Amino acid sequence: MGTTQLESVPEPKYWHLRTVLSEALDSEFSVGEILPNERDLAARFGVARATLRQALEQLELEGRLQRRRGVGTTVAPPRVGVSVGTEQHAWPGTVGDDWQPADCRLEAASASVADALEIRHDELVHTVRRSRVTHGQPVAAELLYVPQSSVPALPAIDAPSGAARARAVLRELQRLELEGQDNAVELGSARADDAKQLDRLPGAPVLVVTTRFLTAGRTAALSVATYRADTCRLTFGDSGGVEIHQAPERRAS
Amino acid sequence: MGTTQLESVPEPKYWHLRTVLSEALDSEFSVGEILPNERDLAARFGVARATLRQALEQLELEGRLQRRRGVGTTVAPPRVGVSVGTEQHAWPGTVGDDWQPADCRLEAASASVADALEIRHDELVHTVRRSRVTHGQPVAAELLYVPQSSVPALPAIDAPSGAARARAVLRELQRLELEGQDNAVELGSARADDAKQLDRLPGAPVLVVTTRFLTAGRTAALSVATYRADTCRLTFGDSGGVEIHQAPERRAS
DNA sequence: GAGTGGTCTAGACCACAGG
DNA sequence: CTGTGGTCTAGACCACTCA
Repeated sequence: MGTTQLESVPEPKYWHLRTVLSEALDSEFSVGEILPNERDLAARFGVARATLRQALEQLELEGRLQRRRGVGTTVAPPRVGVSVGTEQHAWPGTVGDDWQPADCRLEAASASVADALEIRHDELVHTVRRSRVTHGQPVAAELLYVPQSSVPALPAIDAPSGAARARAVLRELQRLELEGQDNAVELGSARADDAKQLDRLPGAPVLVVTTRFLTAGRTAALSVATYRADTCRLTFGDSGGVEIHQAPERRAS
Repeated sequence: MGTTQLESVPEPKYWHLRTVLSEALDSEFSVGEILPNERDLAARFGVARATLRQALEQLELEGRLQRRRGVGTTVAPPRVGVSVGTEQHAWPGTVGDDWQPADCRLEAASASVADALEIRHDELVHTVRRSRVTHGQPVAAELLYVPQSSVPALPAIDAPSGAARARAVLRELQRLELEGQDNAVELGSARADDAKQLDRLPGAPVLVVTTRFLTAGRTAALSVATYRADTCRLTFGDSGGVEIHQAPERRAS
């Protein structure tokens, strides 16, 4: 990071700074390396700390940097590709997936969940919490909604709640014939509980994957999975498991 | 938006403010309505304008608000669902898709594009620019990379560049047999040119969809499509065109 | 020209990690 | 304890839209 001056240009300082830093990351830093702290960097480029932070935020959003309070700013490794919906005709909880059931509660559906499941707004749904871990890092938190009517044979007091109960619900689900599923992806911000599970601050950008599991013309279950947007690249493999290996396209200006 | 005071809580002010505003949006505002300006809102909640803006940024990221310089802040309509990869065994440019070819140039591939296409780094590729319009709004900008070797029969001087040339490349591509494709989705920020095409500022959050088109064991084309993250929900329909109609799950804390 | 959101500054204090 | 990033303030000026 040779230069110390920012020439006067019509484009915003933070954006220009982002570009300069991005190039410096490519050429002068390696993965895991720690950057100078924000106050030093701001002074070095002759800008206010807030302006520098705006540039760093961009780079963090793009998965180039990782910032941790009390520690520092480090160069992030390339995003990990996590496959979504590849197990296309498989229920959640099928052996071999890397989801880990954490909890299960039986509660009333929220309005939007009830709509998606096409059930009455007061019907109870099993709400299974799972988390997905890849390469030792938590990448996603999921809420899986299973209406009582989808698993009528579930033993009543097998276990009142907890991971064991979650596994029982998933087991029951697999007895149904899965006809299809549809996925949607959108940008969101982490709720406080998801954020904790993902080791991020509340409001961190996440990719929300909503999956409906269809069976016999109705929606048997609804999954809302929250992926860390900074570290994840979601892959939808439609071509028999071919994997993309190279780094993602750089989005630099 | 009745209250004027923010009680002291352990959570950040901007986050609490986001929640308060989000609830106000649900109950007291309708789509398209204009909010009070930022200076007034900040005063009303007793915070600095920067803090208020942090809350507004969150809500804009979540697709709840739309801000336009010189105009104001309005309540955004629900995100539009745009299907991606539903035309699963179809080449880009097939009749019926809502992409509009804009330009085509023949240039050397960048390193990452060449890697994805598995070609030499100095091979020339046709670079087709297209834009996608839904409901009258631009939702995506795409760069489609087609190596010369994928369309060897392309008439040499059909048209040197421009939309006509783009259509010619797409036409040639459709003569190949498409074996499959794989998609990846990740978060990015809009480059200056994409931003202009999408009617956003540089750095705006976008969902980057990377698609490889496979034929006879090799990658015949690569598409990098940039969707507005604030207004779009990407749908991956694997279930025969069933559509999700209800509003997305609210990500409120 | 008046009013909006977008950028930027120079400070302050807080929450957290680590020695 | 020190050092880090996270939050917050109270200003200023700029770029843009629209009447």
